[in-house]
Amino acid sequence: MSRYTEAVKLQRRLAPTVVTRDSLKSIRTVCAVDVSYREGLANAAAVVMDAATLEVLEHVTSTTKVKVPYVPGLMMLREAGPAMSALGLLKTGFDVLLVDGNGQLHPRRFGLACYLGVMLDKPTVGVAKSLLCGTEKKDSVILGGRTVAKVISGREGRKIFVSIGNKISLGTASRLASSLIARGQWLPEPLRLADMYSKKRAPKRVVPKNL
DNA sequence: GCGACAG
DNA sequence: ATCTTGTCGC
Repeated sequence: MSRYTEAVKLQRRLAPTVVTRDSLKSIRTVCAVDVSYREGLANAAAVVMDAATLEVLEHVTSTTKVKVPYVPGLMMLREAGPAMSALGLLKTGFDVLLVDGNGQLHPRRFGLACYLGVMLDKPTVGVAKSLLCGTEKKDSVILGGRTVAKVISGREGRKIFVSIGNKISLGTASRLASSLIARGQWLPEPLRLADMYSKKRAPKRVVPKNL
């Protein structure tokens, strides 16, 4: 049995274990992870920020060898390892994790954000920059007759698709993602910074939304 | 069978 | 995701 078939079975088995209710008392700190690739290496970055002030509390990076090719629907196989190794380097705790990829907005309702959320047993939110599957209806994405994601539109037709990863409701996830988008930005600040750090770029300061 | 397909 | 400089435009 191929590694892919096993992964699909794992997704089908774990999908029903995702908690879609809010199970957090307050959201003070938010973490984000992203992985970029170069020369056969996976560079992962994790950033922890204060959800209210967008102050960076800690950021780390880790480099590992790429072990699996990218296959739509099975991105977890390629990115979970690198992401976990970066998260393991953090000394600072966090209330919610934002993931660059989908949660329940997935063919089997179990994307990378769900996988990380179930493994860590923590609240996670999936944020994708393009639509993997499903149909857009107003500001929602319908899949199998269910609303699995919220669409947040920015300037120039740019959109992000927010879905549940684990231990959070879609409404809370969507509102959180919105509140973390700084003025003039497309992505929630934690993810924007994680993306830059993973590419070893120097992130420039930005103007918080409430100013 | 054909096309679509997170990063 | 990555390969890649300058360039058009708000």
